[in-house]
Order: sequence, then structure tokens, then C-alpha cells
Amino acid sequence: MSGESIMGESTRQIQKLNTRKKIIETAYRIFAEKGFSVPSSVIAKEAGVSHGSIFAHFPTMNDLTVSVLSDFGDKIGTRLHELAKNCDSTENLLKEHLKVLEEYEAFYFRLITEKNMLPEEARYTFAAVQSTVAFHFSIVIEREIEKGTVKKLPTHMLYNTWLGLVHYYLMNKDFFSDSNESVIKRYGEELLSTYLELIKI
Amino acid sequence: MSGESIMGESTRQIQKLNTRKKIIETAYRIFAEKGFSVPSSVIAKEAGVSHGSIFAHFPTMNDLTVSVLSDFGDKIGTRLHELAKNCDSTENLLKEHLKVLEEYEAFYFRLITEKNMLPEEARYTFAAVQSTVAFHFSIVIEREIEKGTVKKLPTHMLYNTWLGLVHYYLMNKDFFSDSNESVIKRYGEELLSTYLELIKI
Amino acid sequence: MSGESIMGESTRQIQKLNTRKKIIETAYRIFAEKGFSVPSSVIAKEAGVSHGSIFAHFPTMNDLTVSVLSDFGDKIGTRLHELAKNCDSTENLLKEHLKVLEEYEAFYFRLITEKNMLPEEARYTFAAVQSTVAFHFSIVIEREIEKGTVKKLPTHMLYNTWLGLVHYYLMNKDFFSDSNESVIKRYGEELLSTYLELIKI
Amino acid sequence: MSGESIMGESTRQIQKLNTRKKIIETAYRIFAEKGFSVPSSVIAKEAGVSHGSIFAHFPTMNDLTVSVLSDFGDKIGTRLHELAKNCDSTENLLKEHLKVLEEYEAFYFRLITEKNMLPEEARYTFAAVQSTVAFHFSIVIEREIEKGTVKKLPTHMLYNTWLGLVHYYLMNKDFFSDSNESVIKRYGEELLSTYLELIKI
DNA sequence: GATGAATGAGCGTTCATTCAT
DNA sequence: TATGAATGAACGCTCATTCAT
Repeated sequence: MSGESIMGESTRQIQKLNTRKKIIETAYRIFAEKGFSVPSSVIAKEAGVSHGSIFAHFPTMNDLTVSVLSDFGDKIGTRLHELAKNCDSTENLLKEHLKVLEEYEAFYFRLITEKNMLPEEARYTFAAVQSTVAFHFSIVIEREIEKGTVKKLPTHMLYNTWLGLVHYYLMNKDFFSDSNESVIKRYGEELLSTYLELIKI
Repeated sequence: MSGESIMGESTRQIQKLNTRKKIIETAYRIFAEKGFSVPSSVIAKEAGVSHGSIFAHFPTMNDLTVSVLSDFGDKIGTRLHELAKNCDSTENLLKEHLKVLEEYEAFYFRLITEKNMLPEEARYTFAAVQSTVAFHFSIVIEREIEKGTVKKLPTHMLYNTWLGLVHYYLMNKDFFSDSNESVIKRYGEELLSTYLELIKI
Repeated sequence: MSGESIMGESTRQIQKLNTRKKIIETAYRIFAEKGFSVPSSVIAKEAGVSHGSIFAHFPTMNDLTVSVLSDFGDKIGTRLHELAKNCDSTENLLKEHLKVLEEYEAFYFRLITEKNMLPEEARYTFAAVQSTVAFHFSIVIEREIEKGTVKKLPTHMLYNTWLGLVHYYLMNKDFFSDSNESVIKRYGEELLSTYLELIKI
Repeated sequence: MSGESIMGESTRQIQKLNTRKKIIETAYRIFAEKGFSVPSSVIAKEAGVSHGSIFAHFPTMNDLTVSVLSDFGDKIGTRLHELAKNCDSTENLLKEHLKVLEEYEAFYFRLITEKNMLPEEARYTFAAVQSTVAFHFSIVIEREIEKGTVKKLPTHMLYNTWLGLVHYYLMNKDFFSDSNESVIKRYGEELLSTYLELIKI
């Protein structure tokens, strides 16, 4: 009687996954545009799904946020890994880093800006993204330290200095540039050259 | 309304100022503890005043927030100026900077963390605090650049690197240390020595 | 969101319209009973819906008020038009006018009584209702003026005199009759005969 | 020890009456300007007395409103009586009536407009004002009825027709004239001549 | 599974009224 | 008596979440 539907089970499953994907992608876009405190109803409307659908897929808004963050972590992590793996110098690596950040700037900005108001899981995303770069960074920087072209300082400090500088510009983008312009595009080279100047012996 | 009663006119004024102060100080503490989006009712309860009292002193919550911020700006600005004016080396100056940040760490953390969700006036506070240090920083750093002990880089880049590094540790305090411990206390020296190592020729 | 479910899509729409209708009708009744400044919570309670439901259907209380007014305008306008169109004498027309006013007396009383504290749209409702009657009035009265049975005075003045008289009794119903009794029922004939006496040559 | 103050008792009493008067007069002015639902704090500020003073003189705002109304009733009643007593024709009487209404138009407008949202006592004021005119009206109109120059209709109906017409224009002043212009000044003559035309045989 | 109407706790804000001075 | 700071109940409105269909 039941158990048998017009659509095959897998078709339904695909539909379900599609809806889920649509919600996550829309939430990603809206979060990037307006920050994480957008009402769930707005996301539903923009995604073209019912308000209730969000809660059918994600028990709470928190869960949606976490999924979006984790998705973002995977995406940017992969991208970073891709671009970083063939970099043989700090300069190249950081150039690629900036390139990726520019690609994802809007959402990345929200992440570092609102991270402390986000669910705890946001930290994992944040940490994962950073450690992807950190991994590649440590490889190239240690080689350069050994070569004697870079100051002998703890790798993590060198890395945190870089991240601090970049994040500082991102977080204060309203101060550094017009609100719609990419800070990375505008200041990336300056940040990079300053940083390289600092770490070189 | 006459403005002159037998006595006690000023007593009431003092009481009013006391209440205002109590609200501001409570708000300051709660903001530091839980961030700027605490409900007004929580502040009222903690301050031991009625909910309505908040609005008798501050027309909107925004006004309260701005007052707290501006108060904070004055306090920390004065303190920074005090400690900074006699510093004759970058090292001393930054030590004092860290000292002050440690004193005000909890609130300063919320300020840099939630700045972008705060009323526009928050930016003035933020900018004022930074420029106080920037002023003293540029004096000592330029002298050292001239002396040839510090790399010849634009002052603002040197400063932003420092701030970026410090803010990075503050913003990610949950990552770097147990939530109740001061990141500055724990990592201050490391930050300072790394930074000094970086800027020196 | 697809817009076509197996069935019951329209069932929900009907239910929604029912709730909306329930809110409007309750608001209509309560406004008639207690005036337009009843709290939204009272309307919700009386309508048997949650407080929030009101705002799910009407973004602001103002919108609800306007909807109720516009609904009322349609209802009474249609009714007036219906009854008036076959009237061939001033006497008949005004009799029908009074009849309709008696039907809607409680709400009509609030409308003319609180009109100046209502949203601007209330004026349109008010004006629309009056002009429906005015239209029919001018037809019959001008014919009678031509026939020489009614004094030759500007139509609008004749009409305003009638409205003024009727509204005066409505607005001062507490003075003219016990609060629950219809003033129109009690004084309608007297108003009508007086008015007819006045306008006739 | 006590019982003896620097100021004589009567001085104090006079001051008290002055304050009371100042409150009533200010409330009168503000009510006329903005309607009866102005916050008590606004009246206090405008009157130059403390907020509490209002409640020292009037237990509730209701009581103040009633006092203002009663004061107004006395003032306008006296004025009406003054001007009316020497009128020997309906025309003259109604002219004087209009003159007085124009003098007090702003407040009178609020009274008839918001009467039903006012404390019950407002009715007495309203009734008293009307009956003052009614008294003089009945004298002159009855004489004219006897003379056969005015239609033989119940005096109260003739009077209510007049009041209805005038109030209709007042209540709908927004429709008839620019908001700051006196409707009485603009339409008074038309109202009067229409009315006289109607009542004459 | 998807829907979207309904829910209700919670928010910032207003203001008549109280009361210590 | 006059003061004005403090009060707190009430208001319109928001939004994550529920649940009958």
C-alpha cells in the first residue's frame, strides 16, 4: 500500500539533496551579503523554498550555519590546497593565498568578523582553513629559513603575523576602502611586499 | 523647576549621575562579558534599576552603547597617552601598549570583535584609540628608522602589522588560550619579541 | 513552494483567508465596540489567534486598521449603492441612507468619531462612503429643485446639512440616547422630517 | 517649631494657584495644538514646571483634562453669553456664535473631535457650551417663528441642524481647507446664509 | 518530504504615576 | 509644596520554531 511511490526512492533522495544544496548555497550567498544574522525567512524566500523546508533539513538555524561554514571550509580548503601545492616560494604561496581570499572575500570577511558570535563549530572551520595554508606555509618558509633568506623565527609566529596583517585589513575594510571594493585587490600587493620585507634577513 | 531649592538640588543631580554611571558601568561589564547584543532588560537587572530607567537616561539602546564606547575610548585613550608619552623606544612603547590592552582586554576584545555590527560611532572610538598609539608609535619608530635600527618601511605598515598581530591573538583567544585567561598576558612577550625581531634590520 | 501539491494547496489558502477574515471581522467588531485604539493583543485574544498571527497577516497595526476600514467602505458602499439606485425622491433616498447607517451604526460611529486620529487612508474610506450617497443625492435633489419643490441652494450645502445633522446625532449618541440604543432608530424619522421640512420651499 | 514658614501662608497659596493656573493654561494650549493625547511630560516641560508638579495638582491626567475642559467651558460660555445676550435676530446670534467659535477654534476642534475618547466629564463641558447658545437661540428663534419668518419646527431641531452643519465643517476641516486655516473664517458666511435660507419660510 | 500558517517568547520603547528629598 | 529620578506595566513588532496538511 505504502512504501511504493510514483517517484523512485533515489529520485526523491536526489530532490532532497537538491533542496538541501539550494538552501546551503543561498544561505552562503546571503550570509556573505548581509552577515549571519539574516532571518531564516529571508533565506527561504531567496532560495525559493518554503520557510519550513529549512527546518526540515536543519533542525535549527545553528545547524544550517554550521553546514554552510563547513561547506565553505571544504571549498576554500580545497582551493587553497590546489593552488598552494606547487608553490615553491613564500612569495608565490602568499600570492595564491591572497588570490583565494579575494575569490571568497565577502564570505571570509563575515566569517572573521562575526566568528565570535557564531556557533562554536565555526572555530573548526576557521581553524581548518588556516591550517591548510599553515601547512604549505611551513614547508616553504622553513626551507627559506634554512637557506638563510628569511629570519629565523618560529614558523607559527611568522604565519600569524601574515594572517594578522591580512585580517586586519579585511576587518577594517570600511576604513581602508569604499565598502564595495575588494581590500585584497587594493592592498594585497602592499601587504605582501611589506610582509616579505619584514621577514627577510 | 526653579533650579534652586533650599538644598539637595545637587544631591539629586549626584544621584542621577550615580544611576547613569551605574548603568554605564554595568553595561560596560556586561558588554565585556557577553558582547554588545545583550538585552536592555539584562543590563537593567544587573544594574539594579528598573527597565525603564535605562531609557530615562539613554533615549535608545544605541545611545547607551555609544556612551559606553565613548567612555571606554576616553579611559583607555588617556591611559595609553599617559604610559606612552615617556617611552623612548619601540620596545617600551609596545610593552606599555600591551599593558594597557591587558588592563582592558575583555572589553577591547568585544570592540574589535563586534565593531562592524556596532553603531557608526564605534568606529570613532576605535579610530581614536588606535591613533593615540599610532601617534606615539610613529615618533619612536621613525627615530629608529633614521638610526638605521629598524627597516625602512612605511610607518603605517609597521604599525598595522603590529596591530594586526595583536588583534589576531585577541580575536582568536579561544584558540590560543583557555577562555578566561588573558591572551596578552600569555603571549604578549612572544608577540613583542617576534615583532621586534621582524622590524629590525 | 512549487505551488502544486497533490491537493490541499487551496485548503491552506482558504484556511489562511479564514484566519485573515477572522482577524478583520474581530477587529471590526472590537473597533466598533471600543474604538480604534484597542491593543493588538486584545484583538488577537478575541479572534482566538496568537498575537504574532496578527502581524503575519498585517505587517503593522496600521495595515490592519486600513484593511478593516477599506472592507467596511466596500460593504457599506455597495449596500448604499444598492438601496439608493432605485430611489426617486429625496425622502426615499434619505430613508435608505438612514437604514444603512443603522445597520452599520456602531462602526460608522467610530469612523466619524475617530477619523482624525486614524491613518490617512481612513479619509478615503470616509470620502468614498460620503460620495456614494452624494452622487445619488445630487440626482434626486436637483430634479426636485428644478421641479420647484426644494429650495434652490447649492447641492453640496444641502447634502452637508443633512450629513451634519445625522452625524451630530451619531456623535452625541451618549447625550441623545442610552448608550446601547440606536440613535438612528430612535431619531431617524425626526431627523428626516425636519430636514425635509427645511429644504422644501 | 514648624507651622511657621518664611513665606506667609497666603503667599504660598497664591504660588500654588499660580502653578495650577500655569499648568491648566499650558495644557489648554498644547491640547489645542496637538490633541488630548499629549504626554504629561510635554505639558510639564512647556509649562516650565516639574513633571511631578502636574500630579501634585491633579491626581491623574484625567483630572487635569477635566479641569482644562471645565475651564474652557467657563471661558467660552461666558464669552458666548456676553455676545449673545444683545442679539435680537437669529442672524446676529449665529454670527456671534461663529465669531466665538473662531476665537476658540483650535481647542473647540479638539473637543468635538476627541470628545468620545475623553473622560465622561467632557460631556458636561460640551453640553454646557451648547446649552448656553441653545438658550439664546431658542429666545430669538421662537420670536421669529411666532413672527412667521421662520419655519415652525421644534427649536431643538433647528438648533441641532445648525450645530450639525458647523461641526461637520469643523470636523472635516482637513477636507475643506488647508490645515492651518480657519474653516469658520473661510466658510462661516456660506454656512450662515445657507442655514438662514433653509429655516426661513 | 515539503509546505507555510500559526505560534509565543522576547525585544526596544513609552509614559502615567510614585515618592524620597 | 515642588521636584524630577525612578518605576513597571503595556505596547507594537520580530522571528526561530512547530505541526497539520
